[in-house]
Amino acid sequence: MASSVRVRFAPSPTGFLHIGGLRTALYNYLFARHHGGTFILRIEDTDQARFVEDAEQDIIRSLEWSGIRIDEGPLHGGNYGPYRQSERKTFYQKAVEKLLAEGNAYYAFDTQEEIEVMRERLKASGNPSPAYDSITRQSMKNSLTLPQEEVERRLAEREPYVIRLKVPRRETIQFEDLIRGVVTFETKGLDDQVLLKSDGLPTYHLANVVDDHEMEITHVIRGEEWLSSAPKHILLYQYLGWKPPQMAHLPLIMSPSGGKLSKRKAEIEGIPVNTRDYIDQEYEPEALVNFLAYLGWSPGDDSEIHSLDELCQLFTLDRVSKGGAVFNHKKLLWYNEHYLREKSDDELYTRVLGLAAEKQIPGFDAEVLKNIIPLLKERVSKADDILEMGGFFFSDPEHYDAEALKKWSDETPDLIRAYKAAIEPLHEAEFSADKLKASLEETVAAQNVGMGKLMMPLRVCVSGQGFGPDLFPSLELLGREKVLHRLDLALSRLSGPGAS
RNA sequence: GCCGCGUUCGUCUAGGGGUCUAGGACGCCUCCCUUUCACGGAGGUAGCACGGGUUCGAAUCCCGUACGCGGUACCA
Repeated sequence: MASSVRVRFAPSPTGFLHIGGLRTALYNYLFARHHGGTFILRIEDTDQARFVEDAEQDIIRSLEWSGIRIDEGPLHGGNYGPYRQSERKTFYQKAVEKLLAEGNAYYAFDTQEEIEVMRERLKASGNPSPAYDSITRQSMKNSLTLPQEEVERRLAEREPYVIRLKVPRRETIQFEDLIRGVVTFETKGLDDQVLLKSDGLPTYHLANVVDDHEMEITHVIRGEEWLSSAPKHILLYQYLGWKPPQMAHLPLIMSPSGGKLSKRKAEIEGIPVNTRDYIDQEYEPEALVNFLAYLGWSPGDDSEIHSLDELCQLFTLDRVSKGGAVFNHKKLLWYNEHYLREKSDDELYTRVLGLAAEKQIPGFDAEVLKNIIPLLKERVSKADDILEMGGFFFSDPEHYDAEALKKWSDETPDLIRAYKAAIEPLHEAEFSADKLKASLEETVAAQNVGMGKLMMPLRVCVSGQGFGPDLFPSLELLGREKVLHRLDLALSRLSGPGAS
């Protein structure tokens, strides 16, 4: 191969890493690995107003948690640094000088207010989306309209200015997107994009093009929200005399209610939106990765489960779909359950033990936890559910699930009492699942009722819930004393006149 | 509004002119297993946005319409 693949994930450090950002990173990573290429992290910190101090760290941690290994980046070294845009100003300056010298960019001195006035004026005369473009720039204050001396005077007096791209009036820009095919734009629809802001920092468009070129990026794989600005980038490559990289614009991840999965929408719909949330909520990284990979891509066969390594093998851009993909939380949970069950009891025990320490579980006992892991692993969605569902192993139930109590009838208390009488004579050592089950069978036979009449109420008395781990092993684990106590407790709470 | 992109079961998708009476997965429903809760297993439910072409033949190609989404900032 003439030149090896180099791709980058280029987030802005404006907050926690968004789940959509993680998928973009993942696709870049899979593509790089598939081709034996290089995966680069570049921090696009050109917006000082939105800069968040800890964001970079969160991004890196989130990627690491997901299993994505960074080959080059601010903390990972590489021969194309620095990897933060705020540290690359000279590159941008050089590019701007060339654009200026060749008449493809110009100084603009208009204040925000003046631009606003222009927009209002144009709106009033029927232009719904006024832009600073090849037409309107003629009536603004810039190096195209001002006399040379005045431009120099303003610059000498350090008047604030921006550098704008001089977009040609009538040109057709075409490029081939690896996912969408040929995309065509007319330059008349483009505005004279600001390239260098008055604070001296570049905008995304300039920085992106310059860095992708300097870092020898071969493929730009990014979200569809960038498709509309791609022609501006093509123009820049052209003016700078550079060969543009291949482009691939990914379909967006959508909210179940429609529209881009924004922080706000996701919160309303109960979908965690930051990778951080998934880490904190004890999701399995393999599950998130597998799920995200399939959100907008598929290998083309009927397979659903793949490790990160397998995904690297399978991933190709031509199998990425074009339409937006709605985030399906239940499917994620399904993936999570799958990977959870693949974990060994020991590994889970260690994980959940750590969690329990943070959560302050009343009556917590590590030995008990160890015993209940195998009982609960098969019936929870997430690792931390184990503590929730198994909470009754540590302390008496506080209340009884209303749904489960629907099966509670007038004869239930007597059945419970009968069962209690049957197991009370058992010694602690005899308090085994087998014996407890046998006792229950005898009890229902003697009372001439079905087993179900007793099992569910028993479960409720002991755990407060209508669902949960296998009943008899649970009773055994709980032990004689606690079981008898809880039966009494439930009887007094549920069979009295004020029972609920 | 304008520009761009998109549209196969509720959702993620397979499908790239005949093999599609459209396949898989999640969800949901039923049954089996379990006289419990689950896991697991077996079934079922449900879809080519619409209208025109092209063609012997269209989910697949073309055009239009509708709808959705993105962009339209000195934010990325």
